[in-house]
Amino acid sequence: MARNPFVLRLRHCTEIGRDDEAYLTHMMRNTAVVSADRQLKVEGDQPTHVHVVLDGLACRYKILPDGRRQILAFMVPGDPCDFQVFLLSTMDHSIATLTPSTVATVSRQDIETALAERPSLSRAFWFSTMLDEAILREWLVNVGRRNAYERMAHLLWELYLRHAVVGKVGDGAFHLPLTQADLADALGLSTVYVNKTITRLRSLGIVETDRRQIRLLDPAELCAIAGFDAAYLHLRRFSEEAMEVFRRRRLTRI
Amino acid sequence: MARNPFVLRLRHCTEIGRDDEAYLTHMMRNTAVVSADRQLKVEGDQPTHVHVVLDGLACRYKILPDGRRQILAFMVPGDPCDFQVFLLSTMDHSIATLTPSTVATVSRQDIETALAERPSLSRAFWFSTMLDEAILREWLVNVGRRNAYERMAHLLWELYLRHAVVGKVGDGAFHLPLTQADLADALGLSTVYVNKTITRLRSLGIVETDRRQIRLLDPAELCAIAGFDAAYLHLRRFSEEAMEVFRRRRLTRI
DNA sequence: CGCTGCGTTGAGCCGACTCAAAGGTTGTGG
DNA sequence: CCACAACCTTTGAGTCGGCTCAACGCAGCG
Repeated sequence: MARNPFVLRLRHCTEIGRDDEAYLTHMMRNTAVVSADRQLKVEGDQPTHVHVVLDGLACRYKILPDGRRQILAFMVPGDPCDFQVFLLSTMDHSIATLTPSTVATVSRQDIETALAERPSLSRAFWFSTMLDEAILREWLVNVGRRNAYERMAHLLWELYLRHAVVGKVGDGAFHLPLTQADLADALGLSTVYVNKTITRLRSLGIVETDRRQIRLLDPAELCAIAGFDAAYLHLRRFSEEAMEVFRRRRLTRI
Repeated sequence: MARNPFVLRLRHCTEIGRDDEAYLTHMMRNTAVVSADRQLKVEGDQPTHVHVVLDGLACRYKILPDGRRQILAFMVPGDPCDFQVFLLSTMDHSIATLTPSTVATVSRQDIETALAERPSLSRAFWFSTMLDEAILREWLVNVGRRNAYERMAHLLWELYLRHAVVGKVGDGAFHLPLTQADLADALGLSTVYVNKTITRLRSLGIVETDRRQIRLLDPAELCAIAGFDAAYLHLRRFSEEAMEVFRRRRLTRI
């Protein structure tokens, strides 16, 4: 079992051979520990490097002139931040860490070498950006057409599955060190209302929060509230634990 | 001046030489006229072809089990529908025409040949999907953090610029045969409220609608309402007309 | 031990929604 | 070419989900 979360993540997309893995590991030799709320890329930048989150949590976001913020994506361990760097020369959004994180910095040159010399990696990288886009589409549905309660449930399920993919869940719980303001900006809600929504989920015994951990006490119910359909994550295989929840859900419904 | 809108669109992204153009024209020899409200791809499909809208209007959308619909993108003339077909084997959303359209159907094989043999086209295709993603991000900001009035203004400005890129505007006006229900589903609003928002824009003399045409009477004001920043469209050059509006806007503000 | 940021709760408000019904437009078939 | 049907737009009334403002509690940290 590979320890590198980036490899784990890509393995859910496509085949990554042993030599590809070695190549990736080498590519990401250059890692750094970054504190929370540190900007990795700023809107308007002309970036020269790609970052990969190995541990911690980062986000992609835009800020309007009057300060309103919309979070566009969360980057969990294993997620590359910005392959798009290669074609869109200036950043149209910013990227920042939300918690202390370990981040690998990969030079443009290294990526280009990989693209040129390793078709399997090239394929994996593109798959990865397509997946980002698929998640973004689901977020637009979430914010555009679901109410606060459904939105929250949907986001929690998504984050649960994405953590499961890289082996970062245990007994329905995972580490989620977001503030309620962060959740609000991801869901297009106000912080006050996020609080009320979470309080409701808690009082119904559906989730439990305990110092930066979140536990899904009734995953099937949460899944039902969200109207969650995992197809958009394009997972080739679920973690056993997530599978179990889906099975239970089906039984509940029939 | 190329007549193929796909070529015009790609030229705003990257260099397209004369032989590339010939190649693209050949690639899109297979065109069809499709009536309105025809599904080109359905969620769950395993598609084998890529479509390019040459004329008319199509959209990408998802429908929730209870019928709520979110439009994820409009495809104006020159827009490819789904290069992602190549990596995500099953569709996680649907694609349909909104008006009678001319659509080119390109086989997977043709695209793969282009990718393998023509690095410049390969680059252009990827740029194109990155641009889709950039627009999607801006839509998420729109729906998540702008009110109805701002949202509408922003969408109209975007559509105006995208039509300008392929030479489909004249005197501030362009053809926009959307129903108010379509606009509502793109903006995360109800049809009734879309109507009230448009009525307001009209009564303030900012836009004018006349049988499927929309004219920006006060583009500078519309731009200001939207808080529009065109960076996300990654245009290398604006159409002269759009440029003019930006110039005027700057003058207005200082 | 005090400061600062985060979470929680309540009151009141308003933007956007739903329901409902009356005009307009468009397209189609006789 | 007209008549009808289907769909789209417009308008009003009433409601509610989610917002803002404000205050307080709590925890972590210097």
